[in-house]
Amino acid sequence: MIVTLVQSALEITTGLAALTNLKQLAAMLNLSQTTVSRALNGYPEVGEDTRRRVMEAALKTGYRPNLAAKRLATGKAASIGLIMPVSEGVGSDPHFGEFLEGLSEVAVRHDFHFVIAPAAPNDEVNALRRLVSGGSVDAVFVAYVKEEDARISYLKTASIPYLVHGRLMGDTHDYPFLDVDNARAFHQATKFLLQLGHKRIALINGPEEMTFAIMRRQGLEQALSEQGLTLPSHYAFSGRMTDRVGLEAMTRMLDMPERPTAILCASTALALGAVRAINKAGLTIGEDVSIIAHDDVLPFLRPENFNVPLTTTRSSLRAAGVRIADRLIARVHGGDTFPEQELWEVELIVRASTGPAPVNSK
Amino acid sequence: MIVTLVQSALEITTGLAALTNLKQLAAMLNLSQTTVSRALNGYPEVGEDTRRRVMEAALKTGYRPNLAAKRLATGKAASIGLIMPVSEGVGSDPHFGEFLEGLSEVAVRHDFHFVIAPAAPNDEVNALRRLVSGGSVDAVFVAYVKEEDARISYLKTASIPYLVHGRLMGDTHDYPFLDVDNARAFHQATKFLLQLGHKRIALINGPEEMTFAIMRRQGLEQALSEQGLTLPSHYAFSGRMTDRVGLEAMTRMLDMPERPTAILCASTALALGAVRAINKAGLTIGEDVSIIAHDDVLPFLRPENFNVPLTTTRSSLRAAGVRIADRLIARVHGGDTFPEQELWEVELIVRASTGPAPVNSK
DNA sequence: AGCGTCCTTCAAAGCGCTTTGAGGTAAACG
DNA sequence: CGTTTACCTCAAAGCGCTTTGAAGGACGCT
Repeated sequence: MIVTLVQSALEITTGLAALTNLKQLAAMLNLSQTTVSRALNGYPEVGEDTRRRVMEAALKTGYRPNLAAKRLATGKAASIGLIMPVSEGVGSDPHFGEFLEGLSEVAVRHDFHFVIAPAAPNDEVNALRRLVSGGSVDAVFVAYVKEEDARISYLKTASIPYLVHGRLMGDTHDYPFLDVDNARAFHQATKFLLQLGHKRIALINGPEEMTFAIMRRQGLEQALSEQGLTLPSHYAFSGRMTDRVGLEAMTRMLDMPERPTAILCASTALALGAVRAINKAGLTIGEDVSIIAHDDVLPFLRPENFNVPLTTTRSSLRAAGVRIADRLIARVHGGDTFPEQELWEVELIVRASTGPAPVNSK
Repeated sequence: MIVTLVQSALEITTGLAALTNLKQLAAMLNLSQTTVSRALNGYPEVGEDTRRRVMEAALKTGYRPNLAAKRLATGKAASIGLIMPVSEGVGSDPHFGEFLEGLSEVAVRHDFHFVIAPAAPNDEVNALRRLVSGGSVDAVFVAYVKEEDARISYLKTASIPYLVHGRLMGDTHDYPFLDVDNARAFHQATKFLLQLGHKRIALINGPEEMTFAIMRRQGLEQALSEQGLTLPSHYAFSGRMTDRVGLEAMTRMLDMPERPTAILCASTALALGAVRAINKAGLTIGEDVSIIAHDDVLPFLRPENFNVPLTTTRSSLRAAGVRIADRLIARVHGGDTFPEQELWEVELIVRASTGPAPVNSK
């Protein structure tokens, strides 16, 4: 009943009934489904005039192929799958959004879409399995790599193109990935602070089950140890990359009898909180306390817009998204000429939030 | 070749070849596809022991049904479609992420996933058309409603469950929507400022092709006109809801010979920029300049964490996402008992960023 | 024994598309 | 005039699943 109403509504506007499938289109044109399909998909064995006729009719009737059927027949679906981590009650992660934006920028050009399967943290592998063997995606990628990540071992056995954003610990990698040299980034940043005379350097890190966080910490510790220093445990915080975590960590540290003179933050979101704590304590950033943050180039947490512009290690998450989509789509199309593994260098950008270590600090 | 390798790898770990389809499973169990399908999907006409056998085998072999095939056969796919606006080179929108997070929270419980079609602004209707008639989604929703939104008129004719987040201008609505009473929110906020004695009230709005922005402006203007006041055009800014836009607008206004004493911001992101401009000018928020922002409850732009906690009109975007997913999924499952149209009230939460109008301001 | 009933299972059709293998026609060739 | 060559078109099979309509078997009843 409803269908009828809808159809007639369409008839009124277009002068034609809405065509729901190939068969109808073929019937209407007095052609076989084969020919119509071929005409539509640009195969050469169709006469030019026939093709034109078909194309026109398709346009006129607003015919659009059923993707599920297409998928079933060809095994391809012009879609990339990804798992979206969902923790009940926890706010959205701006890093995820920014990354997705990068992916989309490429996807839209290739007419790819995404199938996003939300999954609870403990169910990610299963969700991935379902996604992959469900057969509605041509490729997948995983991000937020953890130590001993079961998703990667699964993907190695699954016969679907995939790409890892980030990587496992260690030096040998037998899977395709794109990562940022996190260890090097924080190593450099720390070295820079050491050169400025800082000795008490603290870390506000991301969640330390993630390899990127571990690597950042290692970079920091490595640089410290080169000067015979270490990272005391009360100078090491880790947690979700939100301003609140940054605020709390920094507040705690400022209350310490020997507070740090320099802080490394794993994200500008963390830095936002840290900066607030420092301001609230009446201290001056870049003088009393220096701060360096890793900058994923989130659009509204620009380090240059902070009251005191932030020294950062920069690597655009969006750019990574673009690259990953490029590689993945190329793989799907069969013409993959990209290297399997990429490690991006990070830029250290010095702004006003870093200065020489204060001569005598609490 | 590759397939073989993969299969044998799986055989090693599971002791069984990976089963790719129902047919194989059925063959292995010496049952018909019918019976296996029914056992798996919980139909009553299957013997208890048979069902157990089937279930076990499915588990053991890691069989997972092909979603495309299922979709083709049933017309259902446990998925919600949405269009993601993508403008080349523009950063990600945290509002989108937060909303998606709300959707996901519900989706994950119902084993729904999303099909996200990225689309350029001028191609949204087409993308939506493809998405809908592509047949890989059970329901769609649209957000960021514009005046004369072609997507809505299209959806009215398409026979697929849908829901609009936001709504068109005007009072008559023949489509299901969920909206926040934006006009009322800004009306209230303005009234509050007027009661505090403010006369020069400015607006930093979202993009004014969006109806939510128009409605907010109208709410403001309405309240002003009730006191015989108007909104001068040099007090009205609009643009993407980023801190940069807020910063620039506010900077401009502070340079005016008669600067506003109170500002309404359409988002805490805009407010972030505005606050920076005010601070930079050495003025005090809540004294020299009052500020009220609309708060979508973005996790790291919490108004209470601003240096001067922000007075806001609050309405959680995430909660809207949850509700929309609930309604949409219920619709798909056929048991929709929700009202067609919902208008949510907004809370005005007074914090420290608003105070009496300064006696004499520049 | 014969019959109806219930329980369990099945073969086959169909969802909308692609693709294979074959056929049919007209032009070009010997 | 028969045959090759191109060119265009088609019928039918198949992708992996659900679902209809029918049937086989066990059981209890008269």
